[in-house]
Amino acid sequence: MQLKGGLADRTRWSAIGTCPIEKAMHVVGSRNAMVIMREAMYGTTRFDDFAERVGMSPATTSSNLKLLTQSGLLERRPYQVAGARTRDEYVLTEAGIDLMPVILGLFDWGSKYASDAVGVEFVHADCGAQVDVQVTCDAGHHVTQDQIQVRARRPQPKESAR
Amino acid sequence: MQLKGGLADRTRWSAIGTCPIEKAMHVVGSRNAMVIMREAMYGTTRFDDFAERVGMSPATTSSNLKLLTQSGLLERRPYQVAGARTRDEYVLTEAGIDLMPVILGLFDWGSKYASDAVGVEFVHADCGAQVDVQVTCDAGHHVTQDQIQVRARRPQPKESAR
DNA sequence: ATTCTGACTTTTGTTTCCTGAAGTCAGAGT
DNA sequence: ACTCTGACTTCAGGAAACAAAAGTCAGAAT
Repeated sequence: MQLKGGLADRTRWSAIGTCPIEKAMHVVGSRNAMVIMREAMYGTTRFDDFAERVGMSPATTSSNLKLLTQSGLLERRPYQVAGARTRDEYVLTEAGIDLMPVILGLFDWGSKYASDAVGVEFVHADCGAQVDVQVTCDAGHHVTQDQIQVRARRPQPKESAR
Repeated sequence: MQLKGGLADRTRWSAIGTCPIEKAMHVVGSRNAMVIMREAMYGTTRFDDFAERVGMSPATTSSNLKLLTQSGLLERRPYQVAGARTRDEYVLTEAGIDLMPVILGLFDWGSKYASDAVGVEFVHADCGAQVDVQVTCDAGHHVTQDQIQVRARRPQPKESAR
């Protein structure tokens, strides 16, 4: 990464408390929260299924689901199976689905550097090719770490066309 | 995501202890570790700079840097400034650089959902276009969350051509 | 040889996160 | 009305992560 313009001198600006990475990690930064999100991506929606499939105690499952719900990544939705009372299930919201690149990124990194013989793979339903995350620019180029410029962003107009 | 083949019935397989996401989160899953990695991406290499720029105590900085070094994301390298003793600085390894998609993914997500008025942006040095992470398949298609198939991977040949 | 400094490390105490076990509770079934 | 069950919640205790402050220590400077 290359720091540009007013940001070039790293001693003259701080990201503490404003960095979106910090904010994001505050929400999904516990080791278990991310695993619960993985499980939600796999399609799990019910409390006991979460607890069993991620291997956590009900207490931890409960508090993590609550935090993720409050943070808007999951949403409670009532359901009912025949002969049982109505319950809530936890389904991904748009914000939750938008965490996909992070989940996949962690999967890719973990497969490469922290795991042996991973048993699952992700492929594109349409074409069958392997799926992974890439850093690209809006012009479509593949971007490497050293090709990224960090710049000050000029304040966007409030709520108008973007 | 769609679970396919032998994985279709989620009650019949477990990812506990083998999931690369778990493994990855074990390493970079503390809230501060990821922030330190961000700082390393910005080009910070020295202990005190890390501590100051991420806003953590020396103790936490030390233990996180140690963990990240042991895990292979950072590497100690001796340096010397005029009139001072030799020191080690912490530089990104390939494994560290490969965490880029995760960092950027968290940045994108945090900017969209957990932050107001982010002050920095990332652009491609070559063309100036905005940089972000995308989920794509090897055939180049953009892949959405519901287009991903999860399949059992047949064991790869050990160390031969891949 | 001694001092001094900057780069860590250790210590101490607090907060956060976790587990296992026990408790609660809405409402379907009888 | 009463019981029963599955889905959580609460409680008690322990481990990990954190901050603040004090301590260590290699080697340049004198």
